[in-house]
Amino acid sequence: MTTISDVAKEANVSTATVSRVINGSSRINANTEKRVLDAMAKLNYSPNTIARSLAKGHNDCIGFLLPDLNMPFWAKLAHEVEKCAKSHGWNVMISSAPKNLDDYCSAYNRLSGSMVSGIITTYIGGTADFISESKTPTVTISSISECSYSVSSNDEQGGIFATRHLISRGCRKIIHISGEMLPERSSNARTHAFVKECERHGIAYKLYETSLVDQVENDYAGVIGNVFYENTDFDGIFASNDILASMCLSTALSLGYRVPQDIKIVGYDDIPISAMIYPPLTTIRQDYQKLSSLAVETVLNLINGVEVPKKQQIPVELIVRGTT
Amino acid sequence: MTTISDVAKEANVSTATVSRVINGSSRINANTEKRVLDAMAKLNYSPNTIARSLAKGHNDCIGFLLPDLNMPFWAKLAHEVEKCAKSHGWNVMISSAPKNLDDYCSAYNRLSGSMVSGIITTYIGGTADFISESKTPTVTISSISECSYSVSSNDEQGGIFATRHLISRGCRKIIHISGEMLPERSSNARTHAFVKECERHGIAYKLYETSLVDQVENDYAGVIGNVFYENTDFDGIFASNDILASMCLSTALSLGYRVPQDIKIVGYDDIPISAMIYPPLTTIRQDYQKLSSLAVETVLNLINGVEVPKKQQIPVELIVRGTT
DNA sequence: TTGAAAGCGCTACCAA
DNA sequence: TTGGTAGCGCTTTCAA
Repeated sequence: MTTISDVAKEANVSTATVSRVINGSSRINANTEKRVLDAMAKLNYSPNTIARSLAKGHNDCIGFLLPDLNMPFWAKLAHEVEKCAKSHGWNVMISSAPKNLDDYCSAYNRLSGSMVSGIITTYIGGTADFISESKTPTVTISSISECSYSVSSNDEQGGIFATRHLISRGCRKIIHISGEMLPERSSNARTHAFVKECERHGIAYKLYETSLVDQVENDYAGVIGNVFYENTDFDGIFASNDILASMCLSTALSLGYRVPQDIKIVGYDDIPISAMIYPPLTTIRQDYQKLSSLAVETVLNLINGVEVPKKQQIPVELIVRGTT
Repeated sequence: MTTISDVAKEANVSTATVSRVINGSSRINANTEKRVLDAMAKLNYSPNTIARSLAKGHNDCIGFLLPDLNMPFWAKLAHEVEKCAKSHGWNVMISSAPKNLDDYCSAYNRLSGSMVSGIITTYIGGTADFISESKTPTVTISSISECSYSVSSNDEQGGIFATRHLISRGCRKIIHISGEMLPERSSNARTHAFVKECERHGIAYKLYETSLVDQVENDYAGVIGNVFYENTDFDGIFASNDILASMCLSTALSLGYRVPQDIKIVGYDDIPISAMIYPPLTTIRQDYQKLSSLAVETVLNLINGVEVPKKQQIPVELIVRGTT
């Protein structure tokens, strides 16, 4: 491995000088600079990031700890977070957060152990204490916990939009399928809003909830199977995410229902595939770009000691497509 | 920030001793150990990962550089790579690789600058030289370049399976839509196999290729639009990935074609949603688990100086579902 | 404009 | 079983 002192020797200067040309920190004799540059090229030198951030006591990297890359919502968010961070001159390290508490903590600590200057993370139950005690600036996405700065969509608004839309399209018995209703998840508000709206309008409804199999996999298929097995008289589904909604759609079609004539479906998230299936999914769009830029800017502000609001929420949008 | 010497002071021992209890390296007096542990707890100490790996000259982390997290294929692969690495006691840092060469290089160098001990990456044109010159053990996925150790699916086999299946189902004019045919991509073999099989069987065919808009976004919709605009007499589509295939499916349905009666469709990859749409997609399944475990084990071997084959290929599988 | 040298927080070797 | 201490590769004063 070529080090800075190899380069220094080669160029006949001190390591300090090499460091200066690397960082462009101060005026340097054009001649010296050229010698250093040549030496670097000749030795195919690239600086050791780790040593550098140790010395600086700081690095230009934030961590993104997400629940599951297989969920398009998070994958897309990661994509946007990375794009946004990069536009601010920062890098991001993505890491999956195990769903069990201990592993989550160690994943978090790995990152916070000077690997990154700030962390954007999802919230999982029980982490409140250690996130709030962490010395690494942290913002949570889609959590309503008070343990940290948070950024989320307006899930109540989303729930209201979806429900009212279904009702306005003539639905009289609506089924809602939620993800796991973990405490402190902002998405729970979707369900609450749904219930409230149905009751306000005197619409019949039924609630289903997916759960985690072995604390890892979602049992979507099982729950959807039950929905269609136990009910024959419903005319609307509000699913808490688009994967769930797509699976409802394909189950409905395969059972001979017509969508949207017999059953109308509204999803949530507006992931890329929602527009690619047939009929394309009516859904509640979360503003990925805004969500991630807000999260990124918030950590960055936190890192720089800038005051930021503790809780930030952004609006959602109803996207009407073919399933309603 | 609490450092190891704060802990040492608190526990009245040397930093060396603290380091020992952290790493469990050698016999330690039970009493001393307890004092250290207590001090660590009291000060809420967690070791600085960066300093540690600088000192060790090594870390338990591999990097995964992928083209785009929005592509389910890569997201799923990342998920599996992470799972597999973890089972070997290694962590993985995921980072998106920009599609332009310079940015790609700097992303690669960021990681290889001691951030990680090894790298798994996709291959993009022009990187051959610097990957082969890199001192960081690197394995590429789905590349046929000679510049590094590579792991990929048997894309020729996949192309053959897909084409023969379509033919055996009675297709007489088949359209193939490929991704971008970048040089050194193993996926190009799918197209070549398709052409060869069609010609061998005397089947009419036509080739379409997607391209990158502004070197960033895929122009899938445009190409698919053309396919259906320019052709009315085809009865089969072989798409080079499942996203493409799903979009073909929904376009076909929206134009009134019946699938599979009028048009049969075969995709590639078997990403999660392929089974969730209706009709569910017939596709070529890549063995994600095998692909990622092979990649992980290969870098790990490389890191440990163990001899490994330069090129490894694993079989694919035809998954027959509703679109054929 | 440049160099010498003191750290950054940790590990690991050599002594005790 | 423990402590002292010399690095790991880099940045950043302080002097020259």
